[in-house]
Amino acid sequence: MPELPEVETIRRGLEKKILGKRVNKVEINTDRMVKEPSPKRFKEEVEGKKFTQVIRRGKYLILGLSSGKKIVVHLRMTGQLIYGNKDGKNRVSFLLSNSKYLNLKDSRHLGEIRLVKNWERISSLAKMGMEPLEDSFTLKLFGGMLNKKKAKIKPLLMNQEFLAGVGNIYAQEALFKAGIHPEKQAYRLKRDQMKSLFSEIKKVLNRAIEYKGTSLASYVDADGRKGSFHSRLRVYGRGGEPCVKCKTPLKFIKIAGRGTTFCPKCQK
DNA sequence: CGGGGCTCCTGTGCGC
DNA sequence: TGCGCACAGGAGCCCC
Repeated sequence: MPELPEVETIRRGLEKKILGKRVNKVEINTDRMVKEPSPKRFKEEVEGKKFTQVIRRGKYLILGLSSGKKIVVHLRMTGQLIYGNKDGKNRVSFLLSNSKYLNLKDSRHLGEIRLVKNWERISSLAKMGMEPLEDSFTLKLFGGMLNKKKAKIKPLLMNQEFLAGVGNIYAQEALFKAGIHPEKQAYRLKRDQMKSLFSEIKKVLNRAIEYKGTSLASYVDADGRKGSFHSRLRVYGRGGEPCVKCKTPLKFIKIAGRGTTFCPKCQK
């Protein structure tokens, strides 16, 4: 479900709502989503602590607690983290000191939640690539990264060890904007294509954050509201429709098992 | 190293 | 209308 812009939108919402609030009670209804420690210890160690920070790294949310430990959440495909009232379908819910709830929902329960001392040591986070919206992510670095890779550009962009937070929607959108074929091998990109892709990645992610994310099926922000970037999508979910630039029907193919839509004329 | 296939799950939408 | 199948925004694993 959520990629960087959706997770960032949730982060911003949560920061306003839960910072400084204490967790009075934790209720765990789906044990398997709590990866560490045991559900029992998770509950014991979180109850009574205050939320002190809300960080995003890639598609992960990291909720700092007054004990120094962090709750680390990955929403995967259908996870939602919503601040509000109690309702029946929560995998995990936190009753806060103001009598509101922070509810983790997830119809497919592929999501993960854990309590750790050092989030940087979780292996997927330890290996995670650069944050595309940070100033430290430069064209020079990006070019160097691309030149080392023979992989197809689209799955490469989605590889979290290569770049943090880009998923199936925004990889396709950025490649369309940059006019690059999703199966092009990374090291074969021309200098100007690298430059264009670099700026389109930043642009599409920033724009999607402005629109509070893309809501296709289940994504909602921390207040349970849908994002509106859906209307701005140019290729994702538009297979067969005319390209907005040249009217050629958009093509839908599978690359590394993931659905991919692109314009066969505009993207080379 | 790259990539294909499978897995974890449930919900939805499509074609017959 | 009903049924079965393909597919879904993610990502780890095994295998070649």
